[in-house]
Amino acid sequence: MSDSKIRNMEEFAALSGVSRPTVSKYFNDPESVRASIRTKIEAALEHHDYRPNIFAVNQNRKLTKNIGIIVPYLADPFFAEIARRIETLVIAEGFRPILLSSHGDTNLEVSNLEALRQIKPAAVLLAPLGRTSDRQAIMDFCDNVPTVNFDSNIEGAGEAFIGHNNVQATDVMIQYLTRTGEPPVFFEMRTPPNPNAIKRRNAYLAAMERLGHTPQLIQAEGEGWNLEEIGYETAKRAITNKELSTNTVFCSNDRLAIGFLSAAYELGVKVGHAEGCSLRVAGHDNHPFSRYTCPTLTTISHNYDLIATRSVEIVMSMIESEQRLEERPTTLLDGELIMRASA
Amino acid sequence: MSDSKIRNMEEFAALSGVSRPTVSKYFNDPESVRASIRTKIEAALEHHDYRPNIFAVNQNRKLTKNIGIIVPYLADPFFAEIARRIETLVIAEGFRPILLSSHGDTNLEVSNLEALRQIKPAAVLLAPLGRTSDRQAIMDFCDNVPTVNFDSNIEGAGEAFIGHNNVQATDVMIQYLTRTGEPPVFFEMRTPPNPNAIKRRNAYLAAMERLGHTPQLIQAEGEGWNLEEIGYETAKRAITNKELSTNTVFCSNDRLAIGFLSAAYELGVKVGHAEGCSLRVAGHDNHPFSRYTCPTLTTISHNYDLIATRSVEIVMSMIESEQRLEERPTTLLDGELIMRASA
DNA sequence: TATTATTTTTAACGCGCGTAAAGAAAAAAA
DNA sequence: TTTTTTTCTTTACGCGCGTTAAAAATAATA
Repeated sequence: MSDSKIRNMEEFAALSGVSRPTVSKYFNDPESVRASIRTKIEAALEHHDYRPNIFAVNQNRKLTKNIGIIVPYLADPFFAEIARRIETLVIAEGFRPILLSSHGDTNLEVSNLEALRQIKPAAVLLAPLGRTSDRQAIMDFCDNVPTVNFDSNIEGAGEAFIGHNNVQATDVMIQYLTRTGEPPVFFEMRTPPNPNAIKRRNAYLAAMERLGHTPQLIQAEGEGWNLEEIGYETAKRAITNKELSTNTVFCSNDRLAIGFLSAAYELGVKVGHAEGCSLRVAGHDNHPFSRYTCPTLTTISHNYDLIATRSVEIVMSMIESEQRLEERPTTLLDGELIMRASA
Repeated sequence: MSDSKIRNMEEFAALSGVSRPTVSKYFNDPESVRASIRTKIEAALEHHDYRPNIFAVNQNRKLTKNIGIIVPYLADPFFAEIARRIETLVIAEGFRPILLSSHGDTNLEVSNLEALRQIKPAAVLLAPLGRTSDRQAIMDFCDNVPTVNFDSNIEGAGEAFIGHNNVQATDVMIQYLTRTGEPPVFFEMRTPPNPNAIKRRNAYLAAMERLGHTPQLIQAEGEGWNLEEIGYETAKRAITNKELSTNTVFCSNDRLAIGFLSAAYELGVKVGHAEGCSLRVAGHDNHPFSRYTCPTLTTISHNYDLIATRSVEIVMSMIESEQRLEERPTTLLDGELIMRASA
């Protein structure tokens, strides 16, 4: 590797003995040039460590090789984990992921969209805030940039939606809980940031009715994304005041459940499905930490890998076909019951 | 807001009644043009929604308004939380954060560095993998891009280092544990990915010697970043085989401690400083979830806010002064004892 | 009002690369 | 070998903006 600095493609082309337009062609698609030429260029590359200026390249292309990823809250391990997998897949496809977090803030979400639009990404994977999203801003964005919506469904936004089958998942858990003990109380936020929570609430109510049980909602009052704390405080109150009408609690998501377990532990309430336990607690999401709670959390798994894989698959097919999808296919991934110690 | 699409600065300048170079000047620093001109431009901006093409702008600048942030593993809530704060501060300073995660992978770390170099960032905040980093690649990078190294110290890399005072923090915890009960066993990985762990091990050994106690290291064998699992497995073995020489365990970090608590719970070992508990467990980092473990985790807090604030402060001063620092100032932030239920 | 200092306009070049057209060269087919 | 097809080279323009130098306009000062 010679240390001679190459300023631009012109210089590099001269060094490799190939014309600049051909070199340009090579960098856009190595297969598009003759093997003999390719060899020359790649030989030169080994000696001179040149790569095209990314800004100049992107300025002259309608679309870049960038793929934007927006998640609502990256400090939530659920989204961190999904983002990690999506990034890995995107890189494997030869694109460059640009990961942005909205940090739970509507304005930041909008400015993330604007930032991405400027970058002219080939496509965007968007997990919106949900209830607090600026719907109009998102729709505008999706008109201009091919987008796949995942996790939180903003009706009509993007070319496709990949999300959880909240109804199926909720049903499975309720079935399991009722078959193994008392029917569950539903533990959630009154105004959850994420629309999945609303779907889960409704699914709970419907399932309980169908099964002939009386539903009970315990609704936490907090706002924002500090879910463990909200779950903890509300659980402490609910347990202390004996608000629970049954000995079984189904939490709208694992982070609330983690807060619940913490409160129960502190109050000396033994949680679990085993003999001698006075309370059963289940969650929803298969949060990365749910495997290590005390007791380990029975929950519904939403396959991280699958949601990432499917989202990227659809994005790639959109990019290849170079056209928008006429319909808006909706993929709802089934959840899987993860039986652990807590319920 | 008229919907007339503006193609470039030329058109926008014409519409606002100001010359293009002056408009260019305005976008680089609004204060640099006369108030009357500024008013004209801003009036036009309200009607026409134009912003300079980011690629064209960056092509012609030596340095962009981008600030790179690289963390070793974004799915770790510790780094997610720090990244979140750094991003917020960077945005407040009027820069654009570019967050990249190395996902625990040496090659990805190197290609993240290369990606950032292409983007000509004003500066970079780098939390390296540590032991598995490609030291040479990092040093090369730091020669070309003004970088601040944080969390894991790569000796000589970057213009400054901001990290934890592992010695102080470890000492404080050992003092606390020995004053309130038996001296601790140290629970860690044999080959930890992060160099802080080595510092903590050595600090433990030194402190124990100084205090006249016999040290004991319980070393987990795993590799990688799945720390809870590694902690869980090793703790299960250690407890079952009665390997612990005292009733107190000091974990090298909170994620190992979370695994440890999970194992202890499963084995029916009561953890806590209270009457009737047979084991005390302490951690290190004040992980976002340590507040919700069962029992809540006694740990050493490393102030997230401070590490983010200091790192960004130094980066900003580097950018403003437009010169590299002659020394390499090292800031070690003291940890603070967080007394909770586990020890 | 005249003078000086500051800012803006005009005109023009450059950044590094995408891309198009026409002719030359190489490879494939006849 | 000749003809056809494919690929490459040469030449040249354009992308949108940063930046500079000289001339013009404006503001501040005397």
